[in-house]
Amino acid sequence: MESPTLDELTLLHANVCQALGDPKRILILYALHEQPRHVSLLADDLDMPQPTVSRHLAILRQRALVTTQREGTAVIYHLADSRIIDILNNMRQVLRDAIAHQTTLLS
Amino acid sequence: MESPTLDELTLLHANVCQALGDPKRILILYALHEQPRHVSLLADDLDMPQPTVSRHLAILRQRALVTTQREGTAVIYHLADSRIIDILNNMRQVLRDAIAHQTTLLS
DNA sequence: TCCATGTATTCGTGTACGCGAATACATGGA
DNA sequence: TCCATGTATTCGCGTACACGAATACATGGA
Repeated sequence: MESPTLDELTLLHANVCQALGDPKRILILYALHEQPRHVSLLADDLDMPQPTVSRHLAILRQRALVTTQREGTAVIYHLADSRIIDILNNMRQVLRDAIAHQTTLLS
Repeated sequence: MESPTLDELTLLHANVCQALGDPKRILILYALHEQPRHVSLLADDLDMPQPTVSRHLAILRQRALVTTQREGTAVIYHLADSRIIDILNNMRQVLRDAIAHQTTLLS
């Protein structure tokens, strides 16, 4: 097999992963999956300052992980693809298994 | 439903995602899935300096994404869990679909 | 038009990351 | 023990990210 290349898709792939690499953004994605919400409500529900939430949402939107829809002055954010949650859940499961295995080794 | 919390698991989750958020590490993971390898060989195959590969591997090992096995002076690195590749592939597919959808909108 | 609500951006700062180059460390064989 | 091979770490640097606070911008109603 030929040597893998650092192509455009891999760069985008890393960008998306990097966007997931912040705990607050993970919480935001789970929250939006549970229910689309506008920025302030999300900030309230997650107990984060509104500018913080807005910045994180901008990053997620730039990476096409969320979409927006205006509703008056409010902007409703939606999860772009529910498979993202499946992926996150799968990662969590792998992580849990790794932790379980690690503690098994220690016992 | 109660408000999500920034718990330990979410932090670990973000750590793992962050580890995936580098294109070279993604290539390393795919390469190790294809075939476990020792550091220098990996460096040769991926055309990266040995210290660079070693540092990336240290990060992946710390996050429990790869495991090691000594073989003389060499250290063989293995993918810790092949489900990681499934996850990466799923992300790639979501990403491809997003790109396809985007170009559709532009046409 | 003016104001209220909701959202996005800027500024300054501290922290974390990735890199190349050089070097230290570890293992096994002569 | 000394050397060769293979791996990990340190150093210095530049860049990118996240944050709080303050502020600018956008939309719709009075």
